[in-house]
Amino acid sequence: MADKALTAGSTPLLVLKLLEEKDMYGYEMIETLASRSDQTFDLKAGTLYPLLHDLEKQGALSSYDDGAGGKRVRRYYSLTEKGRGILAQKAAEWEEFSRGVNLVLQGGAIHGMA
Amino acid sequence: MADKALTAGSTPLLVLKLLEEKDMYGYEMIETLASRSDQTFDLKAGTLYPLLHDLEKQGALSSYDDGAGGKRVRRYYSLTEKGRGILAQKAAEWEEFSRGVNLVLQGGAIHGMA
DNA sequence: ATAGATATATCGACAATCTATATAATCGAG
DNA sequence: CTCGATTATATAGATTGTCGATATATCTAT
Repeated sequence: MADKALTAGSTPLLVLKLLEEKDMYGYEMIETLASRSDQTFDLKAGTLYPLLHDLEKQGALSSYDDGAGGKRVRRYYSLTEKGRGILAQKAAEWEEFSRGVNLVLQGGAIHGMA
Repeated sequence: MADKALTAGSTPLLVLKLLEEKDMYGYEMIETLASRSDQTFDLKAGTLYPLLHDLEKQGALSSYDDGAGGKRVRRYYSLTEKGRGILAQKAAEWEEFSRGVNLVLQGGAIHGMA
């Protein structure tokens, strides 16, 4: 994507959505977002990790280390009940915003019939 | 809208789109955006005017004062050819971004077949 | 006259992203 | 086995875009 400013604000929504499906670790989220969106998103580590810490501080996520089976330890994040509420709210905001942009892009043709 | 970060980046697209239809002055754009989007957008003057100056500096817009008929002078903006190109590009970026978000929101159900 | 809406403008604060950098474990190639 | 690439997490500093506050001035209605 060319315009990074466009993606601002949608990142928490996308991260919370991924975690609704299953627990994930940071690096996994970056790869999953890229593949799910047909490479539209290329979330940077320097953006994600501070965001995860922030969401955890807010109580939207909890985390645990998992290195079971002698594997490398990775930090998994899990969506909390509070996080589910925040996700629902952010999803609703996205709907509203996206609808608003499309209304403007569709032009003056359909308006005026309030 | 609750989340101002979400709207970041879409503002130039919306402004350029309005000017594609007709010349407008700043205050008029703020009101038109609010009414077209069912009040989803509430663009602030402190955001818009610097943006207009910036777009003009880039060559996307030209401007002229109009106080014809003894009316109050207002500064009208007009989309240039270059501005039309930028608009087309930003509209394409919006499509791509919006599609990407929706792919992620629709969940893992449909992916994996590529 | 005067209050409120219209109209434009700039500045400082704030939020979110990026790049760059650092550290370290794991994996594959040679 | 060793070395480079990838995996994995982390933080600091720079950049960008929005907002709130503030300033100025005009126009309208009372």
